[in-house]
Amino acid sequence: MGNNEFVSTPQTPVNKVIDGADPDSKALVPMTPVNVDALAVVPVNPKPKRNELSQRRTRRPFSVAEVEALVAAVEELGTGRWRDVKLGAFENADHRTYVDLKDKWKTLVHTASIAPQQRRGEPVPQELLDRVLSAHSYWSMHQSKQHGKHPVEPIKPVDRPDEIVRA
DNA sequence: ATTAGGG
DNA sequence: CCCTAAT
Repeated sequence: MGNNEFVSTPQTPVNKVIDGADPDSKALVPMTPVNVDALAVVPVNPKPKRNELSQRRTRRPFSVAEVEALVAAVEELGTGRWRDVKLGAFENADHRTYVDLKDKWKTLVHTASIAPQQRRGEPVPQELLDRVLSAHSYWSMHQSKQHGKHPVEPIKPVDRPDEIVRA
């Protein structure tokens, strides 16, 4: 959808310019010539920004099940296609936007890097945190070059993250 | 509309 | 979670 919506006002057939330089002008203040057409089209809906009035979304801690889905999705799609991760694993989770998923991955990588004692909320299974770090390092190297128009790539086995190295 | 990172 | 510069 286009975010640039405009509204056009009826064109002025005769007076295209309102000139204040009129000798017979009774204007108290000199008026600079102004082109009416320039004001004919004014942008409406500048940008539905979020002012300090709008309330921010209520917090919604990710469940372990959600983390599992997120990790699985990133393991095969990488960390540069949150749109696809959203569509592929959170299709019907209206409160989870692809930005939310991207943010969650960021916190997960951090969580996996700190001591269990400083983590908060329902503990995330170490097994998942291991996969997070594994996928994180994996996709750090295989920086997918161009984001060509892929129809949600058919998962290439060779591109999947390696299992945790534990001899 | 998405991506990518800092706030 | 939010904000937003770049794409």
